[in-house]
Amino acid sequence: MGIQGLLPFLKKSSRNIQLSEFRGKVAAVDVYCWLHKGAFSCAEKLVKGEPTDGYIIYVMKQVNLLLSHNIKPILVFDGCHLPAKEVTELKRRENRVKNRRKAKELLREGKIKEARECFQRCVDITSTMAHEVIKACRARNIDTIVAPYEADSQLAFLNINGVADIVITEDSDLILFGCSKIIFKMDSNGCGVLVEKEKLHLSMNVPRDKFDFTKFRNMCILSGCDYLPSLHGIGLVKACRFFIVTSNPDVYTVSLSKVLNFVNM
DNA sequence: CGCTAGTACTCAC
DNA sequence: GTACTAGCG
Repeated sequence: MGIQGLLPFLKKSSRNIQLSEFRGKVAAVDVYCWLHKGAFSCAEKLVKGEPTDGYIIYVMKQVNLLLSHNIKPILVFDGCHLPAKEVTELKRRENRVKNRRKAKELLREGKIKEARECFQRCVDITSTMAHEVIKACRARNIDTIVAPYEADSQLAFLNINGVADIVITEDSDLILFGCSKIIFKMDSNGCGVLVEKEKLHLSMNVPRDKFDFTKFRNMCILSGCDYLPSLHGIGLVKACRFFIVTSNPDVYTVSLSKVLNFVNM
């Protein structure tokens, strides 16, 4: 789920871009996003276990788009699931099974269109699919990496250490992980939205020298994240107001009553 | 005004 | 994973 409403909140730190701006650069790609989008075109076949290369075609189309702009892609795949997210994973699996049953039912009733929607809702990106894409990349000399766990941190590592100039993803968590340049919403035309770390202070309405990345990260955590139950009535706007006035950047040592008092609750 | 929760969406013919 | 929005405090 990430941080609710983070991207809209960072509007002042974002701008629309075209891939041609990044000629000669290296891009670390969150392939899961492309796999998921690609799987939409062949959802029924995937769920039924019928052979299809629809998702491979889509991923390679996106890879070719980068290459056509002289951008070098590094495709990063997810590895193991984090034990901390096992509950989420179980819920998703349950949801897939439910939609799968419904899809088959609708199909028997001849409701093709409705069935298709259900099939799309229960596609699972398997490691077999990932491997098929890796094989296709190897054949074309495209770099691929399987992250130890989730791709997020691997993508951030590549960006922070200068291996990749930009990260391409749909996951706003990459901003919190400290990436310098991230492209969201990349489409088949090569358009997208760029969020830059250097511009984060603009969305928090503070001058550059007053901006503290740790404060920014803690502001996001205070607004609510996946790992803790969140404070009711505290979103990004109120969390931001609090961190602008507090000199203590550490959300853990600051007293909860101070927070509650500040936001008038 | 801002937060929450529910709904709809990603492809491509 | 995302965006949008009605409804409510």
